[in-house]
Amino acid sequence: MDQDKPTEIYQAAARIFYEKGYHATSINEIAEAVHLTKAGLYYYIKGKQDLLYRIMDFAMTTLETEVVAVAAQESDLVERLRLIVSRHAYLMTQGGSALAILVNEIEGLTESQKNSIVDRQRSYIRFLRDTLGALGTEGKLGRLDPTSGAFGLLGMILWISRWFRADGQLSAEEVVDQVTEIALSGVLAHPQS
Amino acid sequence: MDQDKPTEIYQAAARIFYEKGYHATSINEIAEAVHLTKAGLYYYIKGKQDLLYRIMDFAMTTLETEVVAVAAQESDLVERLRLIVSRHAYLMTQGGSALAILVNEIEGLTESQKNSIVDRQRSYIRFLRDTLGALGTEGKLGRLDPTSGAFGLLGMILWISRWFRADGQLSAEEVVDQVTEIALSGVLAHPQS
DNA sequence: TAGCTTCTACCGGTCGGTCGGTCGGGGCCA
DNA sequence: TGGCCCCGACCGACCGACCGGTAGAAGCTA
Repeated sequence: MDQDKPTEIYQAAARIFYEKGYHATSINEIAEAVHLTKAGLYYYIKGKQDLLYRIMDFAMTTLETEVVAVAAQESDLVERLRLIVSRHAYLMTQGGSALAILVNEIEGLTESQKNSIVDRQRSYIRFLRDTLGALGTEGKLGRLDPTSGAFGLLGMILWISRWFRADGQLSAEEVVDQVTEIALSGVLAHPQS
Repeated sequence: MDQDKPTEIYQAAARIFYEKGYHATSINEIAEAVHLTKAGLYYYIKGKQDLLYRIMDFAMTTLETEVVAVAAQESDLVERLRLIVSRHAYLMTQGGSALAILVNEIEGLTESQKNSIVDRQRSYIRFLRDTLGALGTEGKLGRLDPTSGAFGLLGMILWISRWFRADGQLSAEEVVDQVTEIALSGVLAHPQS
């Protein structure tokens, strides 16, 4: 019934880090959330910073396996782009606090942890930009610069976790569809223009 | 030559808050940045939280006067939307740390300060959504929900300050133009679809 | 001298993290 | 079966460092 304690700790920490921010969250709060004292919590974790890194590592792995690995198998470039946007957007609607933390708390890491995460983020962004670049050489991009396009789409996607509420008027599927449509018709060349 | 000390303090604080985050920034760091000791700094400011609030207040005022007030005078809705996106995007490229802080450090405020800022943010986003809504009744929006559209565009715009570098390959004008184009063709109905 | 500006020194409080120790259940042996 | 002990899981108490903020006096300028 219960999951194991480490998993419970990581999920609770991710949620609280997301709600209050990494620096504004004390180790004590995390301990209380998992019904431990601070010292008890330290039986499981190595430190606050390590906790943050593990959460970000998990989030990047999720992105790499759930978005990149899947989209890379699609050879049609338009469909590949649609997969990237819709799958990443879907993850953002599913309360993945870890994914949201990726964006805001990078500075909380040590230099080497930061380098490791940033490298993987750059690789992700490169995948997106290359997909747009390849679409460009197929003439399907209009007068669009792949870099601006990639960051533009990424901004739309990442922002979802800030405004989407599961109990709101729009369902997760609706939001994902809407964002995907804006993204695709935003960057793809139009039949006549 | 120098501006007055309070202005220097606000600008330095905004820059450091943006770079390191509000909670990770100590009063001492801000003091050193303006060549004062901590106590010397307190001659000018009321406290760390008040400093944050004044920065956010300034940022919201900038948004209201430089974006909303200008765009509201344009009666053509497509042009109005173009003005909102391009003017807001332009502000994001101009190193306005204050604008960027608006997004991430809301939780650092007291409850009443937070309410004040959030109300104005809601008003801004309502302006954007209403513009999209009016475009919708003119049949120029395709099958797009104004709320998703507004947040989608906002995400693209706010994200700019995270990736745009003034010394990079793309100029501020190019980025603004690109983002504006993606935004407009993303939400407006296409000639044939 | 008057008063604006800035300093040194210090406060109470909270932080991340550590240390020695406790407790209960499962394995082991007679 | 009964008694023993070991060890994983957890805790109370504490540490040094640093935080935001303050008091009061010194320096500078007019």
